[in-house]
Amino acid sequence: MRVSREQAAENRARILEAAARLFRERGLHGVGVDALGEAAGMTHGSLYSQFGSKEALAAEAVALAMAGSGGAKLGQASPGTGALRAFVESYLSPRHRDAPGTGCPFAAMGSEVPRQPASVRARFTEGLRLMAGNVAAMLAPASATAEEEALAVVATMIGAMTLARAVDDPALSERILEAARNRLAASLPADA
Amino acid sequence: MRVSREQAAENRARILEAAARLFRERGLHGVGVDALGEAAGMTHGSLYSQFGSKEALAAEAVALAMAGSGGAKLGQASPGTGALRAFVESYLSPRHRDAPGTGCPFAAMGSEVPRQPASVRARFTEGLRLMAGNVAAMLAPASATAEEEALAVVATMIGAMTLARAVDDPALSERILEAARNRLAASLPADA
DNA sequence: ATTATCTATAGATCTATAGATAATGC
DNA sequence: ATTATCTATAGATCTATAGATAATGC
Repeated sequence: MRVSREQAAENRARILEAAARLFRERGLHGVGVDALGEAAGMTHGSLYSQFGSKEALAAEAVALAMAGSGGAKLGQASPGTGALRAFVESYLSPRHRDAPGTGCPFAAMGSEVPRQPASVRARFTEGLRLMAGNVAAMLAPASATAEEEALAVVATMIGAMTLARAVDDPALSERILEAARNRLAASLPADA
Repeated sequence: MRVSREQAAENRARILEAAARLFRERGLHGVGVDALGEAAGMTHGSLYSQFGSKEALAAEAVALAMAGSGGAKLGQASPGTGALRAFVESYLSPRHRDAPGTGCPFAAMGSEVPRQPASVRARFTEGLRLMAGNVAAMLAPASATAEEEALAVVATMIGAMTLARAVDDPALSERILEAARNRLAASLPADA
């Protein structure tokens, strides 16, 4: 049964939303096309009509997840308003740790990325550039060292969240987040 | 055909060596028991004789990978000899980035760990405790803040390596490693 | 007698495609 | 006429197990 052009576009968006969440919750390799279709209320055959392959769907879902992350939204804030500090605190929170499906794609899928097809890796790389660029802009606009500092800040955040989710001891998980928060708070400008 | 007790122990060790490498190269979810058996020169049926399940094999393989990593070996060095700085430089090198099969298990599989069974997560947690403890011991023996500093250092290292392997642009990959190296070099004691 | 290994297979799951269906959009 | 969706299925792969084989170790 065919649906309206409008309905098809809605279905496509619903598939991507579900995929962006499921891939972060279960990993890129841990979700099959049947689960993706079911989560969007369709059969997996429809996914192939809409996207042609799991790879193409994954690339779009990663792009969507990246665009909706806090690192991308940071670009809308103004320097000198403490927005970077707020972002770091939010990123390194238990709330973020316990909600991987709506959180940072790198923390959720980072170690799977090197084994992904080129189209998927490209979306991750694009997302990292945007996030690091936004952090750099909050540190010191147009500074030569800001880019390098931003990359180190982002690496610390993503590494800490990956570890905080990996360990099976809640107390250790909290200490990892706290250690990263303290380290970054000490190194960032007061109004960043 | 049965083999000697000695030969069986050798076979077991060979399976674990192959598994420790393959899991890091392809991910815990990306290697099947058939590939593990073949890499060790056996059929997959033998793996079930030796380990009982893929999970049990994975737990032992992760423990082996952790024990052989630089973070575990750091425990043999003496504080004040620059061993920590040397470890950080080695960890954040292109050589390490380009050899995931023999490198840090967290950088290779970190984002898969939250979805692993308890026995596997336990081995990862144990490995992280050892690594962070060794780093703390090199920073300041028996210091209250050393543990926290060590966790931040380790998070930065693992996050940077994860990102350096994820991105598809070699120049960006180098800048990530360099940013983490510079950041850590500036924050570590001169003789650590 | 024990047991490490192999053979064969079960049953589930995975990606993908071919062809039918039926409503849309011209 | 076009096309979004569904049904059915192919072919591969995955984890696991049952039972046979044959050499070891008592």
